[in-house]
Amino acid sequence: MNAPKTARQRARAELTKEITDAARLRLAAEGAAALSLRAVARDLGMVSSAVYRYFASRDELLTALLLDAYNAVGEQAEHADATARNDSASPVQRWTAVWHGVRAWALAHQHEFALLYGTPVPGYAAPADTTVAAARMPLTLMSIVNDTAKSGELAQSGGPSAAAGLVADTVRDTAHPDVTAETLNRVLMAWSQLIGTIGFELFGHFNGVVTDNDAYFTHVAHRCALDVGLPGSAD
Amino acid sequence: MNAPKTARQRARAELTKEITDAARLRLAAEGAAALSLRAVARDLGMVSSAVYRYFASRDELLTALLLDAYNAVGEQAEHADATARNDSASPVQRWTAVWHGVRAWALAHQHEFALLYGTPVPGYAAPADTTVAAARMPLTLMSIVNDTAKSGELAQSGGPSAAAGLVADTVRDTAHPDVTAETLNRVLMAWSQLIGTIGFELFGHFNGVVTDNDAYFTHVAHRCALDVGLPGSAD
DNA sequence: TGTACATCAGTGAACGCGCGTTCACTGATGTAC
DNA sequence: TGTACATCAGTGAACGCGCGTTCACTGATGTAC
Repeated sequence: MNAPKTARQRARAELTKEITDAARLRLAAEGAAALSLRAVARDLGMVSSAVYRYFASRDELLTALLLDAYNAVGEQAEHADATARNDSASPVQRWTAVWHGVRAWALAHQHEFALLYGTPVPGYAAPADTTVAAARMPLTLMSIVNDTAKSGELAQSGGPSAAAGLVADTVRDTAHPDVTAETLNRVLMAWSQLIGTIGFELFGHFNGVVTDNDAYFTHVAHRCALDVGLPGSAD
Repeated sequence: MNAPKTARQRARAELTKEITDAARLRLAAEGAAALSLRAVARDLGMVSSAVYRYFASRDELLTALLLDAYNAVGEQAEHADATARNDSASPVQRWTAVWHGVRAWALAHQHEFALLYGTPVPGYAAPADTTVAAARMPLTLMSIVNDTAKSGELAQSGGPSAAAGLVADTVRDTAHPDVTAETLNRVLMAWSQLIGTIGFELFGHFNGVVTDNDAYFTHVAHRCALDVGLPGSAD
């Protein structure tokens, strides 16, 4: 099943890829709302009805792009972390490496970022099986916290502590036992802070507010690492 | 200029309002992407070309809605704060009151929230004069911090301190002199955390992750208040 | 190895839809003398 | 107060566009005997 046998099967796999690639280009150029099957078909020099041999509807094509994009950010996050670990980086360094990896991806794929984290496409409901792909990025952040907890270096956050039941059990189960409910809460906050900060930058809310987006983002990444309890230089 | 004289002027003002109201309903029902001049005209029982007597284009109508929506959140935030102040609430209580006010507005006006903070409408560029309206909500948060600084109760955040130049001077100028660069940075982080948290809830990213959105939000609001340096009960 | 049939990819035309915007028009409202 | 002209609101038809999706078709590829 991994290696298609017949020429037909090979051609089908290739064309499916060509279609999603062309669709991704359209998406990058004009955004998800403007993505049309007809435009994609035109770009490939085929007739619009031919695309229906490969995708049953526009929504199915969108789903493919959505999945690809989630996996792309996830991979970027995992790769950034792996590289940092190879350099035997500190937890804070791993954390900021992932943050910068995600932001770099977002800046390079603005419309894909918007597809994932912006306004949901009207009339389109993402199927449930996208959640696995969607989870890769936040799970990378979680793994850094888990590793730190394992080595006993995780700082406990002061102040109010989150109630235990706030977070779903399936999420709780991804955390090391030493990770408190409040730390888990902090990881969630950091996750939405990461996406929220990038979103504000891309969607223009920081125009005239933040003068240096690079420096601001770096600072926020660092702050969140400390808030979560990762040990690191005080500066 | 405040009171239109002629019947024509009165009718014009009324119809302009009726059009934006109808458009707001459409927006609420179907989202900004699906908002069309023709649909709005239909809802009002007028012919589509008649709308052009009031708005020069679809974009102009969108701008009106955008401005209204920014002012609506801003008002909600200011109102929530004013009520809290009347009850002589603590800074933390004022802060969380504003947060809940903004979230309540967002839950009641999901598509308007998406219009403001979600993916920018393709091909549409918001005019510069929306920034005043857009600033009302974050400035309400800022005012709580300023009041606290004025009374000398603002806690200084530990850890790394933000560079002074990260934030635009126009923003810096809205802060009390005692507010440090790092606190200002924390306010910005809280602002994007507020919107990011609501966005994650509305756009479904917390599905299967956060079990109780109310409680989670309340906790995040509280946490951010403390992170910013507002004095409050440790729990 | 060769033939007969089934499967599938791609074509081209068509259906039906809704959109933004323009334009020449009618008729009512407002204004100047 | 009354008349003559200018302004403006709303009409209805039209232009030109692009979209998603369906359908009957041709011709090539694959399969079974």
